[in-house]
Order: sequence, then C-alpha cells, then structure tokens
Amino acid sequence: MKLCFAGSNIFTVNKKEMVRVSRALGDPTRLRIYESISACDAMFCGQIVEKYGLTPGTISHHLKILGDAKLIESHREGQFIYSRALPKTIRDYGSSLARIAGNRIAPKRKSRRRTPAAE
Amino acid sequence: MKLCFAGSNIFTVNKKEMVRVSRALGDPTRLRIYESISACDAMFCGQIVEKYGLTPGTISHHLKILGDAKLIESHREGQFIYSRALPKTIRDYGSSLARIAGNRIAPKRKSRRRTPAAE
DNA sequence: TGTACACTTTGATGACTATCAAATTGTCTG
DNA sequence: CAGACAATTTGATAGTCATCAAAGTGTACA
Repeated sequence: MKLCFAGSNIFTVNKKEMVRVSRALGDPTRLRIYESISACDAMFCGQIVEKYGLTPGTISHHLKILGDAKLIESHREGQFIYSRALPKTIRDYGSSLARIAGNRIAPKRKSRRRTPAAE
Repeated sequence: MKLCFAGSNIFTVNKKEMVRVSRALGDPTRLRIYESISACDAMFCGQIVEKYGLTPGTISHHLKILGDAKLIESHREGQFIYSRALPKTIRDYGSSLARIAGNRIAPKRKSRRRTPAAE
C-alpha cells in the first residue's frame, strides 16, 4: 500500500530551519519589519521603533527572531546597530518550499480522478 | 530624509494571507503534514493520524489551519475526507516573498558601504 | 433502524509569545 | 569620569496555540 514516501529524508535536511523562517514571518509586525529592512539597504532599531510605534524592547525582540532565522543580520556601527536582510535565506526557503510542493506541480492534472491516492 | 519607501502599498495586497500561510507552515507537525499531502495525490485524515500518532481531533485542527491558508483543500468521498495540496498557493506565497525580498537581490553589492541607509 | 466507522467540535490545560515598563549594557562626547 | 543616547535583557501579563479526551455529526451498510 501507500506509494507515497512523504517523509523522505534525503532533501529534508533543514526542516527545522524552515519552521523557524515560517514562524519568523508568521507575525504581521515582523513581516512588515522584514519588508522594511529588505526594501532599504539597512535600518537601525530606532528607525523601526519610530516607524511602527512599538517599544525598543519589542522591536529588539522581533529583530532577534528574524536574526535567529537568518533572515537578517546585524552589525554595530557606533551607537547604532544596523540590520540588513540576507536574501539568500529567503531564496533558500522559497526553494525548499517549491521542492516540497514541487512534486505535484509537474504532473499537470489527471482529469477524471475518483479515488485519489491511498489503499 | 529616508529614501526608503518600505511599507509601499501597491503590491501589498495580501499581507494577511502571507502571514496566514507563514503561520500554517510554522509548526513542525503541520509542515510535515503538508509535505505528506503534497507528496501524495491526496490523503484522508485517518492516514495522517496513523502516520503521526496524533489524535484525530488534533489532525483535524491542523488540516483546518492548512485549509484556511488555502494550502490544501478537502472534499468528502463517502466516509472519508480527502485532502490535497493546492500548489498555486505555495507558488503565490513564494512569489510574494521573492517580491518583498527581491528589491535587494538585483543591485548586487556596493562594495564599501559605511553608513547604510538612513538620514 | 441501529451499529460501526470517520471526522469535527468542544472544553480544558500547559506551553509559548507579543507587548510593555523598567533595569541593564554598551558607546560616544563633553 | 559623567551624562546622554541606543539597544538588549528581564519580569510581568494577556492572548494565542498544540494537544488530548470526550461528545457530537455525518455516512455506510447490515
């Protein structure tokens, strides 16, 4: 039974990373922060604080989560700490998603399907 | 000041959708369920229950969230309710991410940058 | 019609999380 | 060194969420 080999481990190296990225993007504020940072070359915390009207502590928290997901990186420059996007991460993330979903994209459509996979 | 126009509203139609998809994928169990469904043509709840050793109620809950994010669709067939992936959603999601991150991918690299965006 | 099976819904619970205020750490400049 | 400013860390809190057990709903079939 069951032809599907869903949990295949070959390409499933970094599922934890995928979840981390998904979660990082899974908060509206964080998504917007990431978007802002991506659009600019770099931003420092204070700019984001001002832009979103949230506490420095909260913004710092969000930046940490984005950083843990490697969606951004930060580096100090004097008193300021600049954050910039790491586009590679989002690209890899997109590729991984495409890979997961991908098996089903190629085989276009089996017109008359009554009893899908299973048994 | 501030040349960046980060929160641009032109392409930002469906940010809520993006967050929904991100969240749906932001749980390890759910990601694996989605992966399984994508790999097969379709699966019904009982298969997933058996595969992951979770309660029918829990699986149902996860399928609902994946469905709300339009990552999967479900249809009843007798007693069974089959779920299949909707690859368009993940494709659109990937595109949206690429668009958000995209602005920074083209302009390769400005070698010696000291004071990034701002002021 | 009634029993069995597949799934969903509900209620409860422990874990996580977004946010704030306040304290702390780090850096610059007088 | 002291004060000012930027960001992080800490502690608290309200809200969300994954999960289970158990009750409910829907379908098939004897």
